[in-house]
Amino acid sequence: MLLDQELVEKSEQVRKEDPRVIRTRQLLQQAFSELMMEKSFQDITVQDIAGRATVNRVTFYAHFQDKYALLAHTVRAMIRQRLHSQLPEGSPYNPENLAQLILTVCEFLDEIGRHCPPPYGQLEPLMEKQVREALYEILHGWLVENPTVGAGSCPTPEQAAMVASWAIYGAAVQWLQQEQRGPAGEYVRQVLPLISGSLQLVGDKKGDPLTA
Amino acid sequence: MLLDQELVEKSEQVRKEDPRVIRTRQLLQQAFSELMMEKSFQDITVQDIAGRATVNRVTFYAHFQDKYALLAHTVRAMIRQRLHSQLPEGSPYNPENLAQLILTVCEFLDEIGRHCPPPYGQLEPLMEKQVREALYEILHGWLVENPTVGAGSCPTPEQAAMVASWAIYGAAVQWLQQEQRGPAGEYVRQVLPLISGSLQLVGDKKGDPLTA
DNA sequence: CCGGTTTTGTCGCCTAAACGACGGAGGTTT
DNA sequence: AAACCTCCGTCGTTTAGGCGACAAAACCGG
Repeated sequence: MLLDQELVEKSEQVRKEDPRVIRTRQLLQQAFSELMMEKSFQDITVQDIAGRATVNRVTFYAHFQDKYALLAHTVRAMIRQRLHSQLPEGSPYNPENLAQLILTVCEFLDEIGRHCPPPYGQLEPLMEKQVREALYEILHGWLVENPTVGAGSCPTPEQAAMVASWAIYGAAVQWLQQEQRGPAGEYVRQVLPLISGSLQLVGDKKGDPLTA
Repeated sequence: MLLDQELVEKSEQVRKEDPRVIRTRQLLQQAFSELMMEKSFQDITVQDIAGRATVNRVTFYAHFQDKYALLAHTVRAMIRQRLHSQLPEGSPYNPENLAQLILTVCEFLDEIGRHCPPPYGQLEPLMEKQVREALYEILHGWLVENPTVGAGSCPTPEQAAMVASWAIYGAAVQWLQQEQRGPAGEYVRQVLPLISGSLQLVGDKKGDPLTA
């Protein structure tokens, strides 16, 4: 009822994105991931993507530098969505959640390998970067939440999150490379201590139930 | 190679629809049919539809008079799509295809009844009209294809198609109203002669294998 | 009955997307 | 080589869609 909001904060820097932009990006992303299950990346043209997305080819370039940029964006969105759907909003750091994190990465990479026809060419590094950065976001979130004691020689949350994100990705790659791999869940339990070690050095030295 | 197409027939009356228009209509239609499975028609607001379709409310009015018009358009599109997917492109008139036609209508109406929460209020007449007209299109197509002999007292294809379209819809309603109805396929076989009668009077009096 | 709320249509201004066109960079075929 | 594809990336113009705002209607509880 109070109509006092005449002061429109319209030029608020970010200005709230146009819904068309959001929809278009979503359509491009969706079209691209569909195509990635049908053709190899090199065989996908910008026109293919735009056409499938019911979007003009020029519009594609308004959103992404090229198809590599779209690949990065798509992978990032997918892994982010999976991680956040597995780990309930604002879930804290504990061994189970960490295990779930690793498991999710394993399953994600596995699915990509099973659904997307090779050759991948130079794509792995690109996708890898997205996954690692998404991991870093979550790990870092966990670490700064923790009441850090911050002794002089303690690693910073940034350092720990960085190391752990690489470690987790490495673990997933190792699992994928195994000739005949067992269930991912089992594997995760094996390597979990290797990774949780690099996190527990940060903060919480006393009374942590996890180390007990 | 031949670049002689400098004469752009751009102002060709219809001018080929803008892809945005097609997409927007599709989105609205999709959003609407989703909502129809969740709420009763009266409880659906234009904002609901537009929001679900990721489209502005004003844009809705650029395409449809009101939600009743969208209902009509959606029903029409759905029944058309079903009919054409069941009857392979350009299939001719014969008893089997006619039976398939009736069957499709029965199943379609049945699905609507099972998926869309009542009350329907004044909606049936609206939907009915769309279904009948779609039927008429197909029936009329069949009849004008046939090599018509066209005796003086013979009904015209228009007359026959009109009568048959009403008859088919009536048959479907009758099936739906039955307290405990058997399989639609069986029912269709029972009423088929009632309907095919009104079609065979048009044209093809000699040598028609169907009447033999 | 009457205020308050929600929904409905409609307006004008601005922005994202569609389009045709272009030149240029590979890659085939002849 | 030259002719010919296809795909790329970018330009200027036109158009559909997003948005705030508005009055009129429909709705609703007091």
